[in-house]
Amino acid sequence: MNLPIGELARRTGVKVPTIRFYEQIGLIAAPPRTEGNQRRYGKAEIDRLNFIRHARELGFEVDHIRELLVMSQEPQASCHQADSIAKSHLREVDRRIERLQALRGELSRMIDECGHGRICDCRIIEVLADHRQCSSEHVA
Amino acid sequence: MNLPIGELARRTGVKVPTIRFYEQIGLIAAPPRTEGNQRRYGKAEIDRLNFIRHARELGFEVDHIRELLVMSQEPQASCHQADSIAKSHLREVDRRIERLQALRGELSRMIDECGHGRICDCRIIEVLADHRQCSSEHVA
DNA sequence: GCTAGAATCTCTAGCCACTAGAGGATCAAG
DNA sequence: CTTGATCCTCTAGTGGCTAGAGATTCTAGC
Repeated sequence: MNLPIGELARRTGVKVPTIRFYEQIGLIAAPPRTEGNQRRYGKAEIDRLNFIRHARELGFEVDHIRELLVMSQEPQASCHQADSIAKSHLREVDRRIERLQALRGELSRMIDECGHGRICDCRIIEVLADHRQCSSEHVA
Repeated sequence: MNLPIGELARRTGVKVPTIRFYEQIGLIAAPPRTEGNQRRYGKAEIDRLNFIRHARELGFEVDHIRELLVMSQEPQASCHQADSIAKSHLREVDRRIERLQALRGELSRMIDECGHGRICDCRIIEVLADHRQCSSEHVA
């Protein structure tokens, strides 16, 4: 267990520059270096990076991950805070789904109504423009 | 019709700095100025900004909006391209909804299973950590 | 004409979470 | 001892804005 950064990346699915970035923003600690100044990691970093990756995949923000990481280090503390972070994130996800679904509806209505003819008859452009007329004066 | 930027902002719901930003990236043209170097807008800019705002609200990227704007200026052209932009955007929205719903499922499962006890029993932390044990050795 | 305050101007920098690339050093295998 | 993969630091870019400094201009009332 004295992994160079590339090996850590391979084992955690977090890219090399991202690992260095996480070190820079203090999400992971600066590891020991070789004589030639290269980073070497141990088992703890694999766990920590996996934790971070999972949380990121679930859409948690870095600041929330920071808190979750602190908590995970205090196994005897109450998990109330973790619960509340997760719940507020769930609400946020719900809001996003709702907005995307409304948007989806509008988009697909637009597309359905498009007659595949000229721009001036196109519902897509029309919806975006809100009020746009297709006067026959422009017709060749 | 010789609107200062603030009035244009009020009428379109696009914020003043955002209007200047759109000018900078070439989404709208640089308008004429007063002697004192202040921007003055006409009706066309209201329409164009409304178009842009609607498209942004529907989640279209600026580059796509650029194309849609060009199309909207050519009323006799085929709307095939607008259709395909909208359709690919719809697919993208569908993908996002799908991902968010999977994520939502995982999150709410996590939260449901949280016993609201100690961190070491907490499903939330556990799921993130993937493999973490709550050994009684740590218990006070 | 004068003044006050709102609105405008330009410019730089910051947000989030990375990603890309330059230019050079180090490592491991043969 | 060489080769080629990996590593290093540093800067800058992504998208779509947003914030703030510090200066100027506009407009309404007197």
